[in-house]
Amino acid sequence: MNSGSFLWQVSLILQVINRGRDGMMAYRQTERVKEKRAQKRAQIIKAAREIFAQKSYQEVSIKALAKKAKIATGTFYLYFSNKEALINMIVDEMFQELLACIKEERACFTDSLDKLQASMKACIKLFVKEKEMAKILLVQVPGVNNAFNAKLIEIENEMIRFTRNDLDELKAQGRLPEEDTLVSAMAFVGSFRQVIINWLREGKPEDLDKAFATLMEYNMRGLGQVK
Amino acid sequence: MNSGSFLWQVSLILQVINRGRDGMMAYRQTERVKEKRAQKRAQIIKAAREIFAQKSYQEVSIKALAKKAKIATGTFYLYFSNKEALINMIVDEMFQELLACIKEERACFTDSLDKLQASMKACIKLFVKEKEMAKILLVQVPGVNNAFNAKLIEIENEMIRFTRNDLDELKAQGRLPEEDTLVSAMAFVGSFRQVIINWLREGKPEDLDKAFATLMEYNMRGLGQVK
DNA sequence: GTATAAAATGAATTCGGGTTCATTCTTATG
DNA sequence: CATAAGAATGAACCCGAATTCATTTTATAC
Repeated sequence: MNSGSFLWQVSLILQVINRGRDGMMAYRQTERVKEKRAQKRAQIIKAAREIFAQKSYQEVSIKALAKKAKIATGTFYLYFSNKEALINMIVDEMFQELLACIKEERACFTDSLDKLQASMKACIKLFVKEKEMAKILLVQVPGVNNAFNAKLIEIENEMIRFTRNDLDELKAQGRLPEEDTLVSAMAFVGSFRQVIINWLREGKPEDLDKAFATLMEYNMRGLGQVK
Repeated sequence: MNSGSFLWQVSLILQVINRGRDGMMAYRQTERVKEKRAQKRAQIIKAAREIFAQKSYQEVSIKALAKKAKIATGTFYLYFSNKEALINMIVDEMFQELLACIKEERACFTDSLDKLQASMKACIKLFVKEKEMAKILLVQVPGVNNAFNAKLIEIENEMIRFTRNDLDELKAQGRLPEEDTLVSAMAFVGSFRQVIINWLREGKPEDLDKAFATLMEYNMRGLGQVK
């Protein structure tokens, strides 16, 4: 490599000095590129959501994901540190979205029972709208690994906790019989979960909205007469 | 390899002739060995059940399993064709056991409602007795892979189908209001599933038997007045 | 247009775990 | 006791998938 001409060396030195002076570089910051990068990142996430809704975590290879996102395998690692980071991000985002939906829907009511019903309605509404998300959260992701699975379990337990809170309030108002609200909350959440999952897996209750009504009646009766 | 002495060759030939004559071999059949083999097989299954109750399918390596079973890794393959065959066998066995339990318990009753209750009681009873089995069936195995997962889903759906049958009978007897029995069956099964899983995962309803009673009341109310 | 740095590429590398296999150990036969 | 076959062993092999990296492409600054 005969790159040692005097002029070349001088230009290099000058450049270094220049950079040292004001941190200038030949290609810095961006704008259009920044935009492009964000777009590509979104592209990857979109592809990932699609593919993870169909196959389980370990069945999805980075190669396949990259292909779907129309990038090279190596490119993936320019946007995410690794495969697990990606799924983590996706699930976190989804969870946040779910919580936001529930909160929003609940804000419309003051009565505990109404709020409880609003929570479940929010879930159903979101899952119907974003079937992909539902499949990932409820059907696919559980098969990742014990460590990661904990997050999913956390979400489920959070739902139970919320529900129990509502039930406790109702109980305090004397609108629920003396029962273990923990068990009731689990029954409540579990019944919804089961119907939603079956709907996702084999489209069994064809009309989820109608099933929702049936389910809510079932649970209202189950809770005991709540006025 | 100078194994061509005349005498050696003759002995070899005689041996072959001998075998050809009456199928005699130096070491055939067994009895004590047969027993020993069966024992070792059971040893492997026992270790597998223990380890699969704690870790998910892919988190369990044959090496680790072999270690737990106190055998060499290669030995595993003298008893099972591969890892998947093992887990398949285990799950199949468990499912059979579960079905047998339910059938037995149901046989004690003639009334549909009693039978329905007996089914769930049988499940709970078995899962309490064989917590290991419950963990594998309900908590761990879902994370194997899509193809295998189908079996687990089949089990769950089978439970729903049974339940629905009972509900349809009750409905025919005019003991249930006009409701979608599919949704009711899912709610029924789902509520039990949720409670059992939480109990397995974090021992949350400490007393599962007591929770069972609460849960059954919840669902009886949920179904509507069944006489 | 040239030089340079970021972005993208995909073949090569790594790694972990399932499976195999040459070897050693055990058991039964004569 | 010698022989040979089955049982057991665990190191070696293999394969697939995650991750890396040398190289190429694209974008910017002058």
